[in-house]
Amino acid sequence: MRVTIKDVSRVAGVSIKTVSRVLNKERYVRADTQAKVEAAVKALKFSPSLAARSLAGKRSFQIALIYDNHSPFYIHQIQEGVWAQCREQGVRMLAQPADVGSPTLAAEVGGLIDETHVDGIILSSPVTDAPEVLAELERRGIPFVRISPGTNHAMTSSVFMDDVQAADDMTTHLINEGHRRIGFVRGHPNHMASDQRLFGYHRALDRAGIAYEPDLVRPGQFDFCSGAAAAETLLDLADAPTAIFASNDDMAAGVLAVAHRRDIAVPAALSVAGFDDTELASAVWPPLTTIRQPTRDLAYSAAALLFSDEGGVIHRRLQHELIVRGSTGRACR
Amino acid sequence: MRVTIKDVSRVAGVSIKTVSRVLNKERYVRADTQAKVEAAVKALKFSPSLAARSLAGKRSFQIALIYDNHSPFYIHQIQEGVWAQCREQGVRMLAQPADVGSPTLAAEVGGLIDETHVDGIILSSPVTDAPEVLAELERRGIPFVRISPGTNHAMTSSVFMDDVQAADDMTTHLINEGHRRIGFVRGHPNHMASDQRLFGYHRALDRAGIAYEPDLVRPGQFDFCSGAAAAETLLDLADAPTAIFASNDDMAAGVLAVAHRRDIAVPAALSVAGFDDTELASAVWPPLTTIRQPTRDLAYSAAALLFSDEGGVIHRRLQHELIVRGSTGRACR
DNA sequence: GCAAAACAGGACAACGTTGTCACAAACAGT
DNA sequence: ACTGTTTGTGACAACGTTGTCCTGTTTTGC
Repeated sequence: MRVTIKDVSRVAGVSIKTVSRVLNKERYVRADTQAKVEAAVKALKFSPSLAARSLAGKRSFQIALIYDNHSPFYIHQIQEGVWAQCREQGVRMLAQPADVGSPTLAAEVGGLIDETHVDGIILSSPVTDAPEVLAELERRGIPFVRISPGTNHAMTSSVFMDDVQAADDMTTHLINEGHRRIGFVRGHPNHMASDQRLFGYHRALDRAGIAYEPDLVRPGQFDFCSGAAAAETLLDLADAPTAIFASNDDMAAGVLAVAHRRDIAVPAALSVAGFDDTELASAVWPPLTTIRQPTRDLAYSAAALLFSDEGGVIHRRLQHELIVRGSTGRACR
Repeated sequence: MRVTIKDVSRVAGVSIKTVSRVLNKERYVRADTQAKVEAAVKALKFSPSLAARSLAGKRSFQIALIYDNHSPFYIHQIQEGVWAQCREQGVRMLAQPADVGSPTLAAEVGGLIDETHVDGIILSSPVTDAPEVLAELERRGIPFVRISPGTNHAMTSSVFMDDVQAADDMTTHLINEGHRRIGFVRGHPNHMASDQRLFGYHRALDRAGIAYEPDLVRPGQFDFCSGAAAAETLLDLADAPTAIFASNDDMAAGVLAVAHRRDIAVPAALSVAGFDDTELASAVWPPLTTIRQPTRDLAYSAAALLFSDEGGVIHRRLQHELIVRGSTGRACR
């Protein structure tokens, strides 16, 4: 029924081992032999069985992407980047949503590896910083790369951007626009980036000689609702901020909605800034001033790192960019 | 190194075949034998190799989800639904983005099947209606289920909602609010749902005795920008519509943005309606009146159908719901 | 009580590849 | 010309499961 390597070898008039050599680009195959095999492969439309390759060989031609992130925009970009790299490498991508809070997470990851023999794993924040998962992966010695990890980890490669500097940039931008009272909405506590962005905000204030006011900093969950809730309390303050910097676009959209509801003009009476530059940032009104996080490229590079055989640990930093759109402007008071 | 079925059989004091029987819940295993095996599996933390199972047996314990959809919200929900079902069934999910326009698509799908021996395939719109893909799948006799297909296809199962009725419901809602000139933004021409939604719009107008005006219907691509562009031309009309119904939320967000830019109050001067009820619908201001499409449930049911062994073709319709939010109101003129 | 059927479990081949080894031919260095 | 290395190819075992067939042991039906 199915076309196997034997059929190819018969048509090409060589042994199955030689076909295997061509398939895997091994050395020691004469050019004309290789051509014969390739012709046979094409004629028969042969695709080697991953199951058999994986069982017999050392590679499985599959990698897994593990994520626990509730911003559809974000994970969409991550998936796209990883997948693009996989496609180039001729490798399949297993999508593996996870729950960082779950006590069985490490076991599930272990099971995944045992079952599928994946060649490597891409970890996306916040799974990047789940100690049990990292321990499990290291115990097994499986290659993995972390996207935007919050913690340093000398032993494994990672790709990331400078969240501290980016938040600093944005805060500085607002300060330059004349804002002195700048509200801040924190990200989800599970994400290390949340702390880093807060730190960047803090650092920029310090440098400008503006006192840090705890009242102006509100918790958030990286989702629309928590952004709206934070905005409500911030705007209820006797001395309300003239600008609100939310740690991601979803929450910034929440802030915008509250401003609209209260008939506060943006940016005339209130500037609003986001973070990530997801599609959402351009889909709301006014379009959000935000930080372009090179999410897709981060994912693409992460996968590239996984496949690169230059051994050793590589940490690659990608550049962010401040995107100024209509949601921010000069301070009014 | 790795734990295999042999290790389990040794610990449990039975043959490997018996372990296999327990793993696959086959008949003819005594309760005490089964208990012994299960204890051994647990003690050794054994996970069977998918590669070996797939090679030796008839199942691969993997399915593929093929999609070509550029709304991150939509595919996020689809993935989540399929994945939830997979998890229940102990099956892995291969994510396979595709490009409906590509001439090699059918070959790629064929290669995927040959390589991975997936047990089944979930097709999400618009791949559901790519004839070459359907032909390829049928030629191979691999089970597949289509989510929201646009064309009827007696031979394969599908899950869907009634796009015509839903669009009719929305249009009727707008008519009931006093609107007579209702703009419509079509969806991406590749998606059959686009035609169906247009048809529902048309049907509702007819029933209400309102003339269909081609000028009020504009093309769109299911993305923010095309929604905005359509809004521009609609609002430029000498006799501009008092309501605009966009075929999805992304485009409705584009319409909203244009209205804001032109200082047209929503819904006081213009009502805006979307379709899908993605997270975006609640993230914009004012929140969108829209149709709740049970996307996640559609995906979950599709996967369930794939695994259900009640042979035969099943078509399952899920209910939509009209969600009235702040973006629509009484007509002003 | 006895045959037939149902139950329980094992031995071994098979799945489709890659890894290892063996071997022959071509080439290089003396 | 003689050795040693590099190149090119094939035979065969191995990977870790399930499918098929076989052999016993119970249970069932008369």
